[in-house]
Amino acid sequence: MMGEKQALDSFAAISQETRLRIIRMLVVAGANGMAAGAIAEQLGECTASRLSFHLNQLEHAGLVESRREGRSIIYSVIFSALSDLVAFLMHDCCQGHCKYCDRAIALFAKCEGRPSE
Amino acid sequence: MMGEKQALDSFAAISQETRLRIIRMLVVAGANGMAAGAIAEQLGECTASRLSFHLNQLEHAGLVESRREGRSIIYSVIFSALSDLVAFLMHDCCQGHCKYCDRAIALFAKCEGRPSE
DNA sequence: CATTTATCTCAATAGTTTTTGAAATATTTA
DNA sequence: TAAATATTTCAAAAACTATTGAGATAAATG
Repeated sequence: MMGEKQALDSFAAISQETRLRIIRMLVVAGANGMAAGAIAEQLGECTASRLSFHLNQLEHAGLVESRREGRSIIYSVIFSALSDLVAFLMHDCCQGHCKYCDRAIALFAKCEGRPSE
Repeated sequence: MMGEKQALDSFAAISQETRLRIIRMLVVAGANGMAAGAIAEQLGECTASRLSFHLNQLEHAGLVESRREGRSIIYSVIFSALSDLVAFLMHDCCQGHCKYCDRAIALFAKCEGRPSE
């Protein structure tokens, strides 16, 4: 379950231009993820150390995870963290009786970065 | 439609403890909203000027709106801004083919702070 | 094993945001 | 209209976040 501290860290992480772009890029990339170098290339001007700093912030916030593959480090978004974040924000929307929000939150909980289900 | 700049401002606005609490309080309050004084009371220790600063940040980010009623100023959350924000974050989730995210986003778009529909 | 490629860490600097308290404004009540 | 209530504005200080560049680490290739 998402707590206030984790939600604050997550929102702080995505309230920075470079990091928001990375998250949206990784949402599109889905479960395969992207190597740090491929992210840097798609971002355009972004030094290696700066990118590393931002990826580290995203990872510490619990929004992305990484794995090594040869010389590269592959980053991917944690979909359940995104949907928990949305649920935390909209909690008790409309006194907890709004059918739209309840269903929307339930649907997000099912999305785990599936390619096209 | 939500752009990157507006999304960044919105996420920055809700990545601060006091402001995140205010937004969640206003999500529960729904369309009626709450007077600044009532928000301060429910928050506990929070000077008037500090609360005013935070409400101002939320309003500038386009997440809340205010109206005067007698001596009080009533704040309420703009539900469409929240649902647009979620849609911006999850855009093209799973290459735009994930049935869960698409439906969840469509449902959020319908929620406008209705009490219990 | 030396080199190259991919990425990370660290310390210094630059930039931005938050808090505080005092004074200002708008509205109602006596 | 004076006093009380509700909220905002402003400037200074404190706290926090981002960028840079130089050097470190880890894995593959010659």
